[in-house]
Amino acid sequence: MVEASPPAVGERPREGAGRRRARVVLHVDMDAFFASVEVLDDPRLLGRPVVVGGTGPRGVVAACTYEARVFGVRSAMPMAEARRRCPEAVVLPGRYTRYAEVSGALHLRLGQVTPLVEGIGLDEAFLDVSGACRDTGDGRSLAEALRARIADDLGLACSVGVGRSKLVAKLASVAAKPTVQGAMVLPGPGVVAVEPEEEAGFLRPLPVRALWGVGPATGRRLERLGVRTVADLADLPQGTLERAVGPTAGRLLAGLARGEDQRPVVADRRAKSVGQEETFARDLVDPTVLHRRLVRLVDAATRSLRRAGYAARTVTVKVRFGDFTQVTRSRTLAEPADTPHVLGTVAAELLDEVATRRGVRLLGVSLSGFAGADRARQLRLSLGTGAAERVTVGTPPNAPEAWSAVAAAVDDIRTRFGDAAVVPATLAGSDGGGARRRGEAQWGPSGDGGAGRAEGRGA
DNA sequence: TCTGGGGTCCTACCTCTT
DNA sequence: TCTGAAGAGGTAGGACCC
Repeated sequence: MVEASPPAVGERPREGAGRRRARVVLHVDMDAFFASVEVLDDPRLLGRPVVVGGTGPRGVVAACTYEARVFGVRSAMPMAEARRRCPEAVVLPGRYTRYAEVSGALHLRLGQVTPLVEGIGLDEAFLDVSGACRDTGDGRSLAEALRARIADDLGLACSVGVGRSKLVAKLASVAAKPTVQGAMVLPGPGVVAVEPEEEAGFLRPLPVRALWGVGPATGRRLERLGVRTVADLADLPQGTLERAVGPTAGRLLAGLARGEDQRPVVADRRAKSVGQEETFARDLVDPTVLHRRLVRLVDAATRSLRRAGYAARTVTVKVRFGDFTQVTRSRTLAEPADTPHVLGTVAAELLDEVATRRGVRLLGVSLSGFAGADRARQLRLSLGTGAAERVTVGTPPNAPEAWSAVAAAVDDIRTRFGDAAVVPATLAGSDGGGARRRGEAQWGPSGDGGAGRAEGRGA
């Protein structure tokens, strides 16, 4: 934490004083990111209510322009509800790869400000600019320059919060955003900087739900204690809070309510799990169909795994039923693996442990317990390089090495000829629909049949 | 007409080992 | 040899985030 009498943000450190400077953290958050990219690529949409998300019966809103928010449309809202509230909205299915491309261009610019950039999803990031401030000025002017550069280079608007912690920077960026009042969209300030001495005055009036870690469930629990604002929370005895939400969350929340947040900006956060899941347009019952879907999910998940250079020990299968209840089944292997053959066999056994007769709404596969990249590399090196040559004479056809070589060869072919060039045999020619790509059906099954088409109930 | 997808973290409970 | 405590690791579920 900053010592008493810290130098003001942007002030040069006192010579020989040996004091630590206040940290300066920026939170950059793109405004209505996916929808703004759509408007950027098709200027005819400018000024119109644009909604991006799943277009099928079970789709949800991923993003919408402020013109759509005037009608009460919000992200995570069922698309059917969004259409009802705003019938004139332009509804678009979303283009994950395009957004990822723009996100890459954004992060390139952020990385030119400081190497300490922690990306959160595609459209926001924390930057620790304590060092940059020392050289180029205070946090606010840095934030304003960055915001102008993003607008000039990418043609997109963002909001930037400045504070001495992630908590304050994040909440400041929210305060910097445009707002909707009645039928009007009011432009936000774009940049909000909260100086350390202003923190209490900034935080205390905010609703407690604004704090990181307070979702609907914790919000309800706090409400029962009469806690509605950050000030209420800060004034609550910590013991009462810990009894209500548990000791870990209680300690964390009590600190956040007082503005205490020492979480560092972590530049290279490594994934701890990768997964794929799919909501079906209609609940599936037929075990054969479910297993075919599982093959497709495992194929995609293991591809992400190999691309990241990992091998996984734990396989988790998630099943959500029509009534939204959900079960998970997981198993940890003695040795890490990265092939659809090994991990898919385990996933299939786990699926068999679940009674699916009442209808499955969503099926998912997650891989975790990663061995370091070294272990994955060992698996690879044991096979040599050059996928096509890896199945060497004398390798038993069912040996893990052989399957690993097959997986690597498939990766090579897909890299050269596209995802559809090779599909698991069980999916070939089926209505399972070939290889699944990351970002496909990202916000629910599409409305055109495709990945989420209803299949063989009780066949 | 309800409620996506890809993640992280925490908690409780269980089993196994020491 | 038996028993209980403690810790580690696995499993399942829930809450939360964007």
